[in-house]
Amino acid sequence: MAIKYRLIKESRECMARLGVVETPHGNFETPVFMAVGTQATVKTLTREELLALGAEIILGNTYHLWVQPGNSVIREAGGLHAFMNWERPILTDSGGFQVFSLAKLRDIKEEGVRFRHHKSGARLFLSPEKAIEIQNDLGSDIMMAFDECPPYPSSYDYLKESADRTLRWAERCLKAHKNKDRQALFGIVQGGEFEDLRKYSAEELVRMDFDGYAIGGLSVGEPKEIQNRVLAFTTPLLPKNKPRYLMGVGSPGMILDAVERGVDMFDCVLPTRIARHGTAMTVRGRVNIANKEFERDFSPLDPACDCYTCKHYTRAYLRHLFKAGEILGMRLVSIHNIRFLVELTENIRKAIREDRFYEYKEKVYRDYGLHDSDKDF
RNA sequence: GGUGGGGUAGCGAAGUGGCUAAACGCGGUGGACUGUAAAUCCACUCCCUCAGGGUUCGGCAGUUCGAAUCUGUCCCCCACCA
Repeated sequence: MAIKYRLIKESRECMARLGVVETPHGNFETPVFMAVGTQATVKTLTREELLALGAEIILGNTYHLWVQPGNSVIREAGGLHAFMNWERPILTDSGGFQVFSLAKLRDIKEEGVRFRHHKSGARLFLSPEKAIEIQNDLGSDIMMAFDECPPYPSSYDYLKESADRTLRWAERCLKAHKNKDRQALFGIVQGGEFEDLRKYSAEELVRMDFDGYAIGGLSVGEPKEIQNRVLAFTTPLLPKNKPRYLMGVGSPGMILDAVERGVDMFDCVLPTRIARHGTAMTVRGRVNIANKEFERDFSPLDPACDCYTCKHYTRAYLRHLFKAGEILGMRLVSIHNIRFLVELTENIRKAIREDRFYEYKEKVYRDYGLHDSDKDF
């Protein structure tokens, strides 16, 4: 087995749990937030900056790296770790999300998915076997099964058909996987908002015995209550001795809600994307740092934060960088936002260890001025 | 002093009789972003207010049912020539 999950502690208050995932490139503690580095880079940041802010595991993407520079280039470089100079764990997504996000450019068939390259328009074909082959070349510590991420809302019939196909694809992924001692493979539970479909999907995947299980098809525009409801009835279907990964979630409120319901791993482009667009996550909620109110605000972005940006620069300076279109602004806020979520998970782990998860969750909600009904955070 | 070109919203720049409160770009002000087609996208940006109304296209005076657009005159800017 390429990875091993050690359950350290289960919360006495809820389904939250503390664990360690051991991988060929080192261990990481869970719950964990993983920064997204789609194209073999967490956009704008260097390895040193990621290490300094406490990133333990990052993502790469099968579709993007296949298309550019090509998986053979990365294989020749010695794998993705060597290619991008990141010696810690890497998880690669399978291209399943592109089945969703490139909806206008693709066609789903049983055999696989036809894409038009989002830049060149070239015809491409991605299948479970191909996605595994590419990920084998990338050499990630954790590979994801090739799935379909259906949009919200979708009909019951379509979700059933899609979840069924994703199960057949999961089986094919397992069969195609040739590097089982070096790379783990996670299955992805689908089924939309429907309990019977999620149950069916989860049970079939568990029967196939993956190294870990992801919950997919969430955070695609559904109300927060649906997401929480799906998590509440899905995580109990997953084995306790394997990690559980909620794909695509990265707002503080949603992470807390999901940890409470037994999720261990998260990834999201949110912190880095909104950073490049001038929005910072702070203890008091989101801050659009380019706003005029910060023109002469010479205090740190987030006084409570220990990141490089908050220790060295002011809000007025960050606003100036964004107004002037300077790249450094995007970098500094990206550092802060990732650090913010990494620190959140550090605090969550501490809270679980001390059996005061709810106390911590309520504090975060209160400081943000959030309520359970809020769509965001 | 002469000849030619020109003065349109914060800036640049279209528009040369009614469809024009006036394209478009920049700038400005907000907002969005959740397994990255994203240093992107959306909204507003003459004034007052929700629908509606009120003032505009260097100034003034005209022509016309109607003028940013035509005429006269004045002011200013640019280029070249003396």
